[in-house]
Parts: sequence; structure tokens; C-alpha cells
Amino acid sequence: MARPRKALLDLDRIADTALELVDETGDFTVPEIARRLGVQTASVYHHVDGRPGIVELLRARVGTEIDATLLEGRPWESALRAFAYSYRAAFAAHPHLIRLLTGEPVRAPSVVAVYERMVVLMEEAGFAPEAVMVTLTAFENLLFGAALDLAAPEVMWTVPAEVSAPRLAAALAAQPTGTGRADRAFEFAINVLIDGFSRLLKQD
Amino acid sequence: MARPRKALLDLDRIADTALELVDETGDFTVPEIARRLGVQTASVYHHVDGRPGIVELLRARVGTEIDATLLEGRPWESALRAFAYSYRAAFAAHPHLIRLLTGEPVRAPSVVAVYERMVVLMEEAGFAPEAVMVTLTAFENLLFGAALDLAAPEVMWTVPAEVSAPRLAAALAAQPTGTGRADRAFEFAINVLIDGFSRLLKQD
DNA sequence: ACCTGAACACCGTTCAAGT
DNA sequence: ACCTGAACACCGTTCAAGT
Repeated sequence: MARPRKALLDLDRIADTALELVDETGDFTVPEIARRLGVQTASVYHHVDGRPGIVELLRARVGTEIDATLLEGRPWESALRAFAYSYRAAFAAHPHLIRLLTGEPVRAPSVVAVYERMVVLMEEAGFAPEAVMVTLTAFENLLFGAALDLAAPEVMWTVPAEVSAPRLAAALAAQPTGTGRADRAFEFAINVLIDGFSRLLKQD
Repeated sequence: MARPRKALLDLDRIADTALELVDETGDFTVPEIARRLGVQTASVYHHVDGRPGIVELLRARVGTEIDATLLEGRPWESALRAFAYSYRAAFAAHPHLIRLLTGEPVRAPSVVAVYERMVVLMEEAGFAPEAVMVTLTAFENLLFGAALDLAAPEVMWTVPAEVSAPRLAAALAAQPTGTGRADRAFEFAINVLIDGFSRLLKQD
């Protein structure tokens, strides 16, 4: 049964399975992908450039879930905010994914295109040339940190019994119910950051 | 030569070597630590609770490099800012370390103590109980994202030749020399965030 | 071109045996 | 208590062989 008439494997099936494993266990393994697809481990290597190639597949996958068109046709504040929410939503759907993607630099053309668009947006808004990368990097730092926060279990924010931290415990208890700590923090941080960009713009 | 009169291994030597490897290669391996220390792999397991135990050692190590006393004896804005710089400096010294530490929740008593202190600081400054965790989470998100940014090679910010991104290239070229993109972005973001906290405080 | 089966180097972990 | 030597399961990767 070498070389079936219809291919058993393709990039989509590999990416789907890898993402399944990441969602279920926090990581993926080439042999485990092969097992789930009922195929030999070596077969996967005929479609993909090793494990790093599969990571790139996942990077592309999450990239398609982020809606870059949100950057178009609206004021820059609204554009950045909408993009930020879309970005975070993509990682909220796969909380463990961000950890796998922090390894390698972002060089995919589609990602570079998004940055290019953001630069144009900020320039048209009137930001000074030296200010553009500073604001976009600050923006990206927050997006990264917020994405990582999604992978942090809420357990992380319960005070261990053996430690005395009464005010922390009280602050945690004082959180409004409904939307979580992480959601509110993200919303607040994005607002603050964009307000900060605004004031930088006006002071120029 | 089983059981020498003077122990060949101890936690400090294991942590030192692991950190060396992380700095040099971006990761560590139990056998590689053993090789560097001229010892069998199995020996390491007599001192440490497996690979995760070594990660905890590294977490503790970076924890000691962050100066939590900076939170004491000054206004909250200055305290948060100083702590943020100390935090980032600790990871700047070991840029690859942050990736290893994002896996497990922070439950070390010393870390909880820092959060407890921050909560008290914010409460004494007059922040509403519901606002405290929101601001601290936003603060932490930025610290995490900024630490990850330190591991991103500047190469990440050079436009690939095959992609057309003229404005991005120009914005990168417009950056002031001297301190890098990452440093300026961090400084800016921290200022903006703390200003935002300030305004939240006044509007209460 | 696509899959199999076998192989190799390497990692994380355990355990009995020695002092 | 601390180290060795050997063992095991598992992973990433390669390659000749088959259709």
C-alpha cells in the first residue's frame, strides 16, 4: 500500500491535526499527528519541512483568522482597536498556540503586509516618522502579552493557601463577575494605549 | 566512584549550567547539563524534580534578579515604573529565558508576595477595589510582551527583499539610532500605561 | 509523487547497584 | 545521601524500497 491513488495526507489535514493536539494537550508531536491520521510518521515529512514546517503551518492558520481588513476604511484609532480585538480573538480560540509561535521571527509576506498597512495608517494619521515604529512596537507588545495571558489558567490568580496575601485575595474577589479579569484588562490596556498614541499625535 | 566525599552537584551549579545553555542555545537539556558538569545524566535527578524542576530553578533565579524593594518608599507611579524597568532588565540579560517560563503558572510565594505588595500600593494610591486587578493585569501583559520582544532578533524587523513594504522600510530607517526600537517602545508604553492609570484614578 | 518499514541519534526518566 | 551504568519509552529525522 505504498502510494495510494488518492493522497492520504495534505497540508490542511496535517495543520488541522496539529492544531487539535495543541488545543487538547498544549503541544503537538509529529508521530502523534501521524497516528491520528492513520499513517506512518515518515509520511508526514513528504509534505512538510519537519516540525518547524508544521509550526509555520499553524502560524499561517492563525494568520488567516486575524482579519486584517479591519484596518481599512476607518479612523486609525478604530482601526487599531478592531485589529487588536480580532488578533486577540484568534488566540483566544487556541490559547496554547501563542507559545509555539514566539520562537521564530515573523517573516511571512502576509504578516509583513499587515505591518506595512499599519505604518501607512499611522503616517496618514500624522504620526512623525520616528514615532511610527515606537507606537507599533508598543502595540504589538501588548498584543503578545495579552495573548499569553489567555493561556494562563485562572488558577494562577488564586492565592495559594500557604501564602498570606490578604489584599491580593481581596482584589481578586472584588473583580466584577461576568467577563473575566483578562478581558477587562485587555480592553482597558488597549484604550489606554490608543489614548496615549492620540496625545502623542496632538503634542507633535 | 559512587558517592564522592564532596558532592559533585548542587542546585546552584545545575541552575548556572542550565542558564548558560539557555543563553547560548535558547534551551537546555538534562543530558547536556550533565555533560558540562562531568557527571551522569541520572545524577541530576537526585537533586532536582526532573526537567520541570530545573525550569523552576530558573524561574527562581530570575526572580532574585528583579528588585522588588523598588516598590517601597516612593509614589506608586515611580514604584511601578522602577519595578517595570528592573523586571525588563532581568530578562534582557537572558532574552531566551522568558519563553521557558511562560508555561507554568506563577505560584512561588516570593512572586505572590510581589503581587500582594502591588495591590497594597494601588489601594493606598486610591484605586477602587474593582480597578486594582485590571490595572495590574494590564501592567503585567505589557511586561510579558516586552520581555518576549527582547528575544526577537532585530532581523525580524528588516523587510524581506522579496516583499514590497516601502513605508515599513522607511519607518524602520527613521528610527533614531542609539537605544533600540525595543527600548524606546518599552519606555513609551510604560509611560502611557502609568498615565492611563493616573487618569483612571482621578476620574473615580 | 507518496507511503512504508527500518534505522539512528537524542531526550526524559527510572532503578538497581555501589559507596 | 549521592553517583554510576544500564535500561525504556518516545521524539525528530533520514533513507532505501515499493507503487
